[in-house]
Amino acid sequence: MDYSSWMINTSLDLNINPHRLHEELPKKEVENNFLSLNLEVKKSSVKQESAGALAEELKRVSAENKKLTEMLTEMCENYNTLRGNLMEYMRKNPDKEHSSSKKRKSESNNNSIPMGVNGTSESSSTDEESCKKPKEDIKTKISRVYMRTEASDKSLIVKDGYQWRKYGQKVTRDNPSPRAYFKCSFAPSCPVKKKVQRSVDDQSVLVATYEGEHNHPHPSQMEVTTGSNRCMTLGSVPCSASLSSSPPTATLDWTKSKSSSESKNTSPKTESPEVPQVLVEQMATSLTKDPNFRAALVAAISGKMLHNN
DNA sequence: CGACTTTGACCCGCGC
DNA sequence: GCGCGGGTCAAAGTCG
Ligand SMILES: [Zn+2]
Repeated sequence: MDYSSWMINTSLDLNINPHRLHEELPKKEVENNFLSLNLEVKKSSVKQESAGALAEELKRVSAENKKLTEMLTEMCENYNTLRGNLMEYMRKNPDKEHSSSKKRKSESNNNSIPMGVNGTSESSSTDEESCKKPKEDIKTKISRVYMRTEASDKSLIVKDGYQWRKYGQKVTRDNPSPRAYFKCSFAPSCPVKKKVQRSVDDQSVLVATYEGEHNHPHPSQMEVTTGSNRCMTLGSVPCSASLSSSPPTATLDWTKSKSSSESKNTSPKTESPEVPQVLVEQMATSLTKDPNFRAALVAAISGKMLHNN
């Protein structure tokens, strides 16, 4: 509950400012407040030496930042893989201790995700609504997905990797934004449908409701399966994870799937900021809103840093 | 020309 | 039965 009191508010907002007014500032990687204390101490030196020291510190900070970025990415990949495995496991033996009966309560408190990234970070909460009615077998897995999108104000999103055909749009009561109905059109016999509507309070949150399971492989991204790829189920999707308290949620972002996810910066300066910076920004912003994951991340990072030093 | 979007009509369950 | 609200159909339009 009161995580904010004891939470070590370490500099998880690495160089991310919630107000992203300065996206181009070249000193972006400097304001990593991990080592800003050390920087602040030695400001009484002569200018030249200070400049040299600053350059050195900047180099170190950049390396640190890069390391953190890689760690974050790897951790997110691991988390998503683990979550996929868990979902697979829970799907295979559903009779096993379905002790998650105390979920479904805090579904409404964390809907207003306070962050403003122009990317589309998505937060899925695949809950099996199989106990809906005593009707016929409702084996259409209904998974609700909260994806965040600020830029696409007008057109509802369809870009989640699959191929959708819109077949309807209705204005619903108690929500000014319309609801769009999509159907998977990649395979002619794929029964997956999808409803997309903006959230009531947060107009920048799109609530997509997937219904059914695809009976065909994923349309795009079949190019990276040449081995040496350890996240096999996710392909090369840049993703971030945020595990909330009660419902299993994850926020990942696959709208910019194969957009130069590598960009190895061999030079210690200039840091190759654009693409990975944006990704890290999204990931970190979606991560930092969650206390549990934040604590875990803090523990992991501090442990790793101690081990490295 | 084919695939997709748009958009009003239609359908259907539910409450009164 | 009737109105209402949500889901789907399909004719017409649009795009590449
Ligand atoms: Zn499909």
